[in-house]
Amino acid sequence: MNLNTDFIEKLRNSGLRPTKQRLKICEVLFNTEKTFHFTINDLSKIIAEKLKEKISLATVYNTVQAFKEKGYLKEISINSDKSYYDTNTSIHHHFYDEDTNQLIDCDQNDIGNLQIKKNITGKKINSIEVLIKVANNN
Amino acid sequence: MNLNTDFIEKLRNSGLRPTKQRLKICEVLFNTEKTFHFTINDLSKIIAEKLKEKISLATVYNTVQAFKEKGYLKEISINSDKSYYDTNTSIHHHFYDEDTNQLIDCDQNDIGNLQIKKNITGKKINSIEVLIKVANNN
DNA sequence: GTGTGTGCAAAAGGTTTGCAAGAAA
DNA sequence: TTTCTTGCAAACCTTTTGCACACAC
Repeated sequence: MNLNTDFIEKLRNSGLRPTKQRLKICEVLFNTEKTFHFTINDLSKIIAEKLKEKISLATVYNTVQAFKEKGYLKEISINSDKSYYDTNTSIHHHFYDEDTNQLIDCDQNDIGNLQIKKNITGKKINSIEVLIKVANNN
Repeated sequence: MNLNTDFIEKLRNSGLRPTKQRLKICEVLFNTEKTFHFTINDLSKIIAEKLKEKISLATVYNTVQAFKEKGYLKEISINSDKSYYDTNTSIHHHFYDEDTNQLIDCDQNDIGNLQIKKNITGKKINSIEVLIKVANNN
């Protein structure tokens, strides 16, 4: 299969050396039909289970950080004890289920037109994130 | 002054005993003209400086948590190493300056109509938060 | 060979917890 | 006197760091 070749190229193109660990992480993150959300801990577990191999936590942190900087991952702003990441890097938003701590994608079209009428002098907008917190009807 | 009486009533009404510490924290948080954003660490420092008195960190955490549950404070969703709180509990949004880590309020009117066209079965929307990340024009 | 990446363990930083002493009801 | 609250220190969890070794080029 030429999957690995793709990943090697992808990494090279962004100035990252295609190491064994990075390729494994690519496989877990990007060799899926659907995009998904994860925490570092999740990712670490998936690597251990799926690949039956352990990658050092420090390396996982480093790699996720690097992938985020290169735009292959997005960090999701939630107030929480941990960071959430998204393999879906297109512009979209999130529902956050406060009962289960689960994240659900919310398409841009599912939200009315967002027009920011205020701006901060000397600053440019980097991102606009909408987080809709939901919970049970109790 | 009847300020303290107000706070005592406020606390009693929500089932919280009006202890010395909680009243002090009320004074710092709610006896101001303008609303503001803070971290637990900020709050702890303000208490120490303004009131020349130290309240245990555990108590500050407990109290902020309690005030949040009672709706006197809002937690702001930012991906960051620490939690940010807002004494402005009305519906509004935020700019987050990634260079300085500062938060700036963004009025509801400064954002176009938000209509959530998707909903999660069996769940009700608790809040909608918009976070606009800004940075220097480099 | 040079520079980058990895892995381990230790450290750091924010937050929570257990428990005994203290204050409010 | 019963229940809630406080404060301290220890514990906890996520994330970062320092450094030696290994790997990519």
